[in-house]
Amino acid sequence: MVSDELTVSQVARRSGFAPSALRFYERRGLISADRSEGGQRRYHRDVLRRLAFIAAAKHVGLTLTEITQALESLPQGRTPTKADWTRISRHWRARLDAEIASIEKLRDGLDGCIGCGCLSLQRCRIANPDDLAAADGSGAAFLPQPLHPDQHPGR
Amino acid sequence: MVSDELTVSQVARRSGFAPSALRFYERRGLISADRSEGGQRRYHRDVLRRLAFIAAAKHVGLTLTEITQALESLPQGRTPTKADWTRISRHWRARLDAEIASIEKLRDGLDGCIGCGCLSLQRCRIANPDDLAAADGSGAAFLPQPLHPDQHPGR
DNA sequence: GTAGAACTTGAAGTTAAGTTCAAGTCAACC
DNA sequence: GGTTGACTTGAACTTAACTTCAAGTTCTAC
Repeated sequence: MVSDELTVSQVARRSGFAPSALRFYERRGLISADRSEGGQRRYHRDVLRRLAFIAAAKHVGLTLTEITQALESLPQGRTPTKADWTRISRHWRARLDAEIASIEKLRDGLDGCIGCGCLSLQRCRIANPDDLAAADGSGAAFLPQPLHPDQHPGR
Repeated sequence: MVSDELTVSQVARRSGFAPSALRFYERRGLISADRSEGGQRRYHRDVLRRLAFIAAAKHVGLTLTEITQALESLPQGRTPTKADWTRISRHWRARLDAEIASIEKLRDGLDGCIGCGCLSLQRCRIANPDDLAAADGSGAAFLPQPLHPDQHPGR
């Protein structure tokens, strides 16, 4: 086999992704592969770069959908340039900053609650959406937003 | 109906939880309800306190399983005391602090990458687990851990 | 005493990001 | 040329936290 043709298990070992994940990413259009005569996948070395990008993006907390969009937004949908990488990295940084700010706000609200003397659940405003809050239908609306508004249909 | 007996829709409105969520929480043992003659749910006002607690815990990012445990660990499994609330709040605060620290670490790593001159995906160590890394099977192992190692079986 | 809103149940569906499985095919080496 | 390990596919399963649905019952107000 030509050294530029990597098998599934080789890519899996070098990228850290499970073979099943690689097939899944292929179905999702994140990566691609040629085929051998017998129909087995043969990856170009390039795929390792893409997978590295995907790994980094996942660490930052992007969803596969977002990663797909980021990859599709690249010049020819191909190897990112230095400018691309800089731009994307800065975007990620902003995201992380926003996330930190959000959690800090929540933490500070909790701190206020701990220190404010209303430690009883009966009176604490963070814990107890009482009748005043309920009267206008706001319920626990004064609470900070969830850390990670997830995509589950419910919530 | 006695004013202490709340219907599903009343609790839903005052707590901010959907009726389906209330039934779900009941199945999970987080809340409970009496029944009317005809078999309909009649909640005690106490449930609003519990739901407020649940809402706050969810905002902090606890899973329902963790919330269940927190509620079960209470004195008689009943109304939390001032000491309970203080202890639990502090625990939450520590959690938030840890989460912030984790994201900051990731952000700082990303910053180093942006500034370090290896902005090409071909050379950047964050983006490209190259052959050196691959040789020992570490792949992208030097990357920070995911922000929120979720419970999905895969990953 | 009846219309209509609110309620009941269990089962199945949803989303993300994969994994696991079964049954069969390919590749490589001796 | 045969054995063994690597690979193929599609379908079904996983987890969390609910929602949606269908088909039927209860409550309340007029």
